[in-house]
Amino acid sequence: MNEHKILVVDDEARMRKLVKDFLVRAGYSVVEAADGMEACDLFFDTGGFDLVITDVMMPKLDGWELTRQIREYSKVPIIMLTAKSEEHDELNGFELGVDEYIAKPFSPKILVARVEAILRRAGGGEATDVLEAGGIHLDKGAHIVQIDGAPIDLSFKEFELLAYFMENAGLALSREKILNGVWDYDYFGDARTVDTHVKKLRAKMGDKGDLIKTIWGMGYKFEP
Amino acid sequence: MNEHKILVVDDEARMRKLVKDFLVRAGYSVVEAADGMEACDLFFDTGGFDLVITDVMMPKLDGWELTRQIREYSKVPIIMLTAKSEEHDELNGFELGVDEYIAKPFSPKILVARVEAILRRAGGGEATDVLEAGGIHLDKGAHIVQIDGAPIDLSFKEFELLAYFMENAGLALSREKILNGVWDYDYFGDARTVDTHVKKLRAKMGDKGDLIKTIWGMGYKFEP
DNA sequence: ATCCTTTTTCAGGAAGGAATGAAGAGATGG
DNA sequence: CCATCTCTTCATTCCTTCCTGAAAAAGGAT
Repeated sequence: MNEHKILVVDDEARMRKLVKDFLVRAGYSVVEAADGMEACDLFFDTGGFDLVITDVMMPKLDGWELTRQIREYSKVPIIMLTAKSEEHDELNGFELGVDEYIAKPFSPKILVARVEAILRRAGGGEATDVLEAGGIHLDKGAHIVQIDGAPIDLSFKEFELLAYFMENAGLALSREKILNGVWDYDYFGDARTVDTHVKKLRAKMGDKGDLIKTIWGMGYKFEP
Repeated sequence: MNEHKILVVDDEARMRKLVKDFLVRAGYSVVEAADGMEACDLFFDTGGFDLVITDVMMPKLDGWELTRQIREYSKVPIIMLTAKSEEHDELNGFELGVDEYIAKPFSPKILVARVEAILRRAGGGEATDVLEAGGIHLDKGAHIVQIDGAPIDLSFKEFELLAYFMENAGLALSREKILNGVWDYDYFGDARTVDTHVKKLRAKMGDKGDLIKTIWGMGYKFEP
């Protein structure tokens, strides 16, 4: 069974504890955040969350805004907790990309059932979009990369390229293969473009750049 | 190369062609069906499909119903293509046994990636090009050579040459044959070039260099 | 068997070329 | 406008190839 990691966001400590208790009891790993700002930081710095459960009303950054921020980069499922009076905002939320609503007060059974349904749907049981190798942590869902815990900024192509390398760790990849794997199917440009991106990627990876090996006369290989 | 057979079901010919093109380009064998009924017939009469990709909205028999029919008898992976507006039906589909969703419009990259992921998951092992003989371990995929567990660095040609030797272990190989097997077909240089590479290869192989025997007046032979 | 000649292979090195890395200028798209 | 992507150019590194001379193997003659 996958130990799914869930981020619970609420300004009321009592409510957080309640939700956390239910989820932990159901076998999930839970991290708490007291407001949207903290949640945002945790989400993008720590990464690896399979689900976010957030309250609507919060200081600093409310649930809507948090959803918006997360959706900029990630497709992680989001469950929103609403008080009865806020129900009419649901439509608003679905447009923003909220996956599910749970009205307060809720029963623990409902909460866990919804969480399980969503995780089953999203993950299909496995294939958590998190790749981990050689001290590099790549979260495809959240679109973040960490090296030894420190997040690094990658451009879109760089991210895709690194993901491709990590998915094919240990395999020798020709430039053609890489082009087919990372670039659009109708790209018929210069294979040397791969070189450029590898160079930039290596630079941003610091020491770990050495993990991308050059295979002379052949291509590249990621070797953790 | 695994020639997986995929059934693509969609009522729009344009979409079918698009999907087919991507998959064929990725090395798959594709059969098309214009609606659920036709797909059903093909699936159960022809058989042998490794994966089904189907649209949701179709005349006669839609994607859900097709899934239900197939699931009566088969566990073949099913990928469903959905328009944005149908997204909320996903839960429904997972219960029916759909393995994956891809929202239209999608990028070919996504499509092929999902297909590969699913086939990898389902089919399990693929043929790894690993040669093993006389304490020498040669992995064509990873482009790695190990002698008694210790990795050694070979240049491109050296690697190809050793692979050729190992694939033809025990056979006497003339220089001509080796040139044809390892060098480009349009190479018309000196056959003595083989000697040089054998020399370097032997040097890098240490003791094991003796496994490449000289056949005087004829050529070489790899004898583990 | 030993020696010599011829032929073939081996060893080292030099020349040339090909592949890669670095840096930067257009192009492109949000 | 800025970040990103792509392509070009130049410099560098590394590999391939070929050349020379030496060593080894085969065969014949003494």
